[in-house]
Amino acid sequence: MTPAQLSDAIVATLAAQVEAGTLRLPDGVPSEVVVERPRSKEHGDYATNVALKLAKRAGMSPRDLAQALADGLAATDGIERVDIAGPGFLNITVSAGAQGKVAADVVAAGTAYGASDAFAGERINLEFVSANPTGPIHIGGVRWAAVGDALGRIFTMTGAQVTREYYFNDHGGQIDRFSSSLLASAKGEPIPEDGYGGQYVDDIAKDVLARRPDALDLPEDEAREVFRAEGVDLMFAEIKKSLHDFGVDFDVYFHEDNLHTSGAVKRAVERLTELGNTYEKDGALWLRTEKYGDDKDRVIIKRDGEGSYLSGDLAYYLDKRERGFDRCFIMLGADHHGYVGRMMAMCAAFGDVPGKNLEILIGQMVNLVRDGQPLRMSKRAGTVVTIDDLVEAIGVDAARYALGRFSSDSTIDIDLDLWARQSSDNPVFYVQYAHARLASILRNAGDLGLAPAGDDFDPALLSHEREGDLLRALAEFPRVVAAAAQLREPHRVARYLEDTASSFHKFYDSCRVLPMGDEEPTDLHRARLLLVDATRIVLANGLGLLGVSAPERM
RNA sequence: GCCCCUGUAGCUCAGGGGAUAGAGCACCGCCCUCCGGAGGCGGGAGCGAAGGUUCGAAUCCUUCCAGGGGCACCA
Repeated sequence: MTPAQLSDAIVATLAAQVEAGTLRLPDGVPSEVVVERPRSKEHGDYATNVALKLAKRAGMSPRDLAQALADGLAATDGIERVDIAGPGFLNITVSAGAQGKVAADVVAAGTAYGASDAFAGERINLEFVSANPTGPIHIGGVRWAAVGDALGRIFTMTGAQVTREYYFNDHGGQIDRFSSSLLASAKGEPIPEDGYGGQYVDDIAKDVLARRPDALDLPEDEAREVFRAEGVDLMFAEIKKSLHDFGVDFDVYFHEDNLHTSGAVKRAVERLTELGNTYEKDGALWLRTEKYGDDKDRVIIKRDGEGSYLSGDLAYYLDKRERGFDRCFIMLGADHHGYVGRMMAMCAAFGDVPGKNLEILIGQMVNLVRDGQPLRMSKRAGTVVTIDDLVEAIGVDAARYALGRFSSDSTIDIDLDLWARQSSDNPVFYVQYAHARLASILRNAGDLGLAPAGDDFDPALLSHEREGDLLRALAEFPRVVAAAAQLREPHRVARYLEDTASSFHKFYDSCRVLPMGDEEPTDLHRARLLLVDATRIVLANGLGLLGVSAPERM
């Protein structure tokens, strides 16, 4: 009996009573009701506030409605007891048999356990990282590398068709400054005032020269073009590799240059003009974003005839929509939040629905801390903390978990000393350790020739309080994944894993799994082994959603 | 000036309107004859402030205070 099944049972009870004429619901029977795990054990295994919610509409007192529902529900298979508490909560106690069955369900589903159809049929485009190829990915971009990829995995688990996309910005002034910096470095000249500094610039310049030894003999303009093309190519390859090593691979790398050369910008501008959302002023073409809630209108074609940065975004958005994506996500750092207004206005100007067809997620800043001191970084001084630095300091698993376990809305400090530690202070080790411990029990069972319970599994054997707690935790997993998808909050999965690991340790502490000494194996041993297997699967699936490994041994 | 995020235990953070607000760490006291003690059990301590909506608010609304980040015909 899972919370979802319980919700269905309650809905069915409501429907039956409406059918029988003993209950009137003018707005109809809800399709699902809130079923939660009460904090206190005295309140049963599950509780619902449905009577409190529907009382007014039904024209009954909450407690009367609760009583009517309790009578109906008590007849449901798998429900042991229904109590009415407080203002009208229904506290439901599930029978051990119905509860224990979850273990078998998890094992049967295997790697698919946790999946749902919450986003079935949705085509989702996730654009994230999209760092300019003018340098390595720094710490700001890493947050979304971890969280965006996790969100993609979560959406996939909830039935969506996900495309990960990287907007590769190879057009405009920053690239020009990058190529000038490379050229200067190759010539041994000082980096230009507004250029890029740091070791990587010298490295890339050297690599360009290795590829094109003739570059410095070319006329200045041609040389700069060589450094631009080769430098961007090398930088981009490096970025891709860093991301790949981080466990993040994109389905589409979209080059901004394409938009300008293919006429996509022109087409997008024409579309907006047809819709009456552009006008000319001061020799530039403006988009009426203010009409759609932005602070002010924005230039899309500059006085010099070049498209503005926004023009690329317009064309890119239109392109995604034309490629059939119902939902386009863009994930940005807090320093970009000022774009949200114009991007949403742009979306509306196309006749789309902001917040649905286009969603912009803002992740707050990440600070790295070492020895209690924040690592201050400066791009100019070349003291940039990159994705590779982070991985080198704490490893991919810790990095992804550290970035993934906090709400994107909160600014986070990542303590490199803490996350590098192989101890229980470090949450990722707490969860991975639980997984390794589970794997170890299963290995030991294998050595004993003991297999988890199969078709003969009697769920009612798992009747210990700690077993019930653990089973209820396992039953939560699909809801946690669905909530993480709906709220775009992968950190919920991480927190859930920590709770579940804790439930497991508590279970393990008071429930002996394997036979002691030369004790004869019983059905209880085998039932518990099934529960161990189920728990291991849930932890592995959850870690997988975060892009973190689930080690068999540590 | 305007916009966004945040303010919960000593610290780092969870808490999608529900019952007695949680976890880890830190601190104090316990628990190993056998499955991984990287574990478990117990203890103290908290919702920035004031109003409002609600049967019910850490959660929703308003104002204020504090911290962080933004406000280009740059990309």
